[in-house]
Amino acid sequence: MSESTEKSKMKIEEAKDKVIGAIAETMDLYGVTPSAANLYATMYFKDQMTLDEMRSELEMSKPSMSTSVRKLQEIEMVKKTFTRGSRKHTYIAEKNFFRSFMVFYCQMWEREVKMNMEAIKEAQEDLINVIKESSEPDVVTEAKKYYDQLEESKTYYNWLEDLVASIRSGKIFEFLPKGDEQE
Amino acid sequence: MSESTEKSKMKIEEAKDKVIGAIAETMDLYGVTPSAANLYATMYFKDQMTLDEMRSELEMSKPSMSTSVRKLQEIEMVKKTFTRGSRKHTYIAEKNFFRSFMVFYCQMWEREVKMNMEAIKEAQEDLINVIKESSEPDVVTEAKKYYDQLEESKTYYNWLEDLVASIRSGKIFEFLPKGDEQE
DNA sequence: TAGTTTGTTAAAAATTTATTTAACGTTTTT
DNA sequence: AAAAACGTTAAATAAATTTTTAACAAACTA
Repeated sequence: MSESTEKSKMKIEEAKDKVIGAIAETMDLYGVTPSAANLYATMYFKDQMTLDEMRSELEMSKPSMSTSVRKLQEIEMVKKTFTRGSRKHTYIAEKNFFRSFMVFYCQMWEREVKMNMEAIKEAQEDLINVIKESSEPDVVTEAKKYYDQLEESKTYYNWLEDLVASIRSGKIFEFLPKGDEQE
Repeated sequence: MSESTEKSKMKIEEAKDKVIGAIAETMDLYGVTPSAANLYATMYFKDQMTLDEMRSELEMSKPSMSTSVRKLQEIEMVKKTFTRGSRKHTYIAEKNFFRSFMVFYCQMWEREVKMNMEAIKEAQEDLINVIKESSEPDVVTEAKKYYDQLEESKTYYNWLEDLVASIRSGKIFEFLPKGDEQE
């Protein structure tokens, strides 16, 4: 191989590494460990990878790669693929950032809505009982205050649910188009 | 104080605690520590708090409260207020979840866009140089492939920036109204 | 000016999280 | 059927984060 070809290859690697670094660094937002972030970013430039390839590429242990890959599968940033002829499992990175965005945030926001709405519901029931049962005006006033505060907050959770729905259905892209061309 | 009033007060605390627990638990999404999450959730039901009140309420050290409060101020979930007559700093929690949502996600997404767009720009420059300089067809093809992949990904980052803009401007609420009544 | 009060910074301790090594179970190959 | 390959689980280690204690600096009080 010629000297300049060697150099070009290195430049390509350098270019990729810049992007890999940036992706990995911003992936803390997705709640993954630095190694899972590095793994995803690395896979972003690969067609597919096996656990052993990941291990040698990132110079980490196999269980570590196994854990990272599972976490990435959970948020659907990595999928298992069938490769005929190979006993090794092969994985591919989701390269469409729109899909990653949708899956991740919808998952998280839904969890937030579910968890908080349930708590609010229970709390409001308790507060209503206090309002009904108590004869002490100050206590009733306080219970009402909190009840109203919780009622008010439901507006937000309902909105968040609507947001999730509009992302899932793709309706949001009618409001905010993806760009010059279609998907 | 009567026995039943005592009981009612406990019920109110119980109701609040349910919501406090739920809010705190889902706040990992906002990248804060569990104590900062607990602190915010506690403050959500308070008018205002001083560091000493936080310390006694959460039974934690003052520096810990100081750190948590600073973190919460960073993402604008807590603001400092002026209380005349008191030397102690007083803080209030942002109780409008819409505002918290806007500030937090816009901040995060903008960081993501900025960081990745910069890396992409640099990487694409490198790749163009390879394409121009290299005489090895395979290398050129590879460089082109990555260049196109990066170009494609810009669509997403542009969209994310549009999303941020529509949240900041409030335009998103034309598409997804906040609920029955106005803000 | 000396003594408090208040909040922060710095160093140390404690806790949690991430990673590795070792062991295991399953499947495949010979 | 024995050996090898592959992936996961479990226990141990390492690393990072969080929290505390202690020391400090600034602002106020007497």
